[in-house]
Amino acid sequence: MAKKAKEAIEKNTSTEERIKEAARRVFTQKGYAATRTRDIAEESGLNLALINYYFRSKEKLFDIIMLEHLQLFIHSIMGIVNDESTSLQEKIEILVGHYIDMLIKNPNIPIFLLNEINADPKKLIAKIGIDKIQHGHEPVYLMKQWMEIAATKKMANINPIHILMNFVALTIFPFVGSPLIRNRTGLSIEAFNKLMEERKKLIPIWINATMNSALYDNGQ
Amino acid sequence: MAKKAKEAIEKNTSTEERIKEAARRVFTQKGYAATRTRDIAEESGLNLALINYYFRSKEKLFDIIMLEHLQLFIHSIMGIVNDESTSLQEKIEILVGHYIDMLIKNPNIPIFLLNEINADPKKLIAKIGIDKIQHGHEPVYLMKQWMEIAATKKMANINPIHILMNFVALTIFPFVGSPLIRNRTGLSIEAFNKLMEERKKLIPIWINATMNSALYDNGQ
DNA sequence: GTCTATAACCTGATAGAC
DNA sequence: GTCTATCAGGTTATAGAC
Repeated sequence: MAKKAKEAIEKNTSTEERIKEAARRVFTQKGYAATRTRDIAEESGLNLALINYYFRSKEKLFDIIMLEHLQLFIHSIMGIVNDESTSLQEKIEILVGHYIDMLIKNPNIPIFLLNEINADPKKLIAKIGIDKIQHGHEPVYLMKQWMEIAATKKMANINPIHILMNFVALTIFPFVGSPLIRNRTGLSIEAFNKLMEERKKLIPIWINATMNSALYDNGQ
Repeated sequence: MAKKAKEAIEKNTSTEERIKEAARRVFTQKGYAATRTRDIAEESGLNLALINYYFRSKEKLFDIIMLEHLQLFIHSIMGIVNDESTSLQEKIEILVGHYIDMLIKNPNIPIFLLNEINADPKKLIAKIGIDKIQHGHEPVYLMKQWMEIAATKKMANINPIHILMNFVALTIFPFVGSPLIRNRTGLSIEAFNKLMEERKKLIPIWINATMNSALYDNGQ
């Protein structure tokens, strides 16, 4: 026990953590159904039985990974969207930067999450419980700012959900489609990531452009 | 044999076709790994053994469905993108309309395709062969028009791949994220589809706005 | 062509030695 | 805590009756 704890501190990789890291990689890459507990054992360099020893079942281990990923998406931005000292435009810039940095590090989390949610939407809500990925129900300051801007720009004729969809689509979709994009264009990972870095500046400009364009173009 | 053929013509559903239809539904919804041949048999109302009788294996049946879906995405637009009588702006409008109509009918094809491609990118290219989803290598007329526009608008400072990504992202992403979006917003399927119908008009406007915005905003 | 029964294999989980 | 061996249940695919 003492030896184990020491090793864990030194290498920062207890057996439990090594399994979780392996599970993160394999689940995220192949999805729940296509992942065998044997794959995780192999990836971790440990034994099959240890997975059940530490996590009781494949499903319980999966739930832990899933929750982590959801929190990575939600929790990490709470400080940003509730910051009363930044403007809406600044928030958009910061959020795009934050997400693109995270996605360059973890490019296949979005497709993993979207696919698992799609496979069984109810399951996640029932099992994980929305309360675990949400900081209570305090109103988000970003929303307040958004509504103000929308009112002054007379964007009432366009559903704000469109702008939110566009923000998420422009930021996340390239990563979701990355294998296809890279295959069709012949882009290396480095070249692809360079494009994503460019988008940190471009997306806020585009979001702004779409918000303004709706002002006059949509009244035809 | 004669009876079977007659029935197939009358009801347009031979046993083989009934299996394919069931497989389309189940594979598209749950993905390859999570689908059991029993699910397909059940969904088709037929016997388990018939799947292997007609298609030899689960994998071969899957490949057929997969190829169909890929072709649905690629083949169906060849007439549009190579039409020399329409402008680039018109093509964008037609393409957005075409895809949104198709996606309202088949909302979970994109997440299915993207997930399977992500699970094993090499497999698809090796197995399906890119030649089967591409009409040879004739240059696409849309590309020619695009390059002309890009040159006149002096968009040389922005990689055209961004605009292509934006087009695909704005059109397809809402469907990929639909379960999550609908869960968070409480939108019914009908309300969601109504939003998508709105996007048929909005996306071409937005694409135009982003192309123009890059002209002056990106030079800072 | 279609069905039932079953073979052959795979996967998650556990028992028990160390 | 960690490993090997194995069980129990489920899955694909096929054999053989009709």
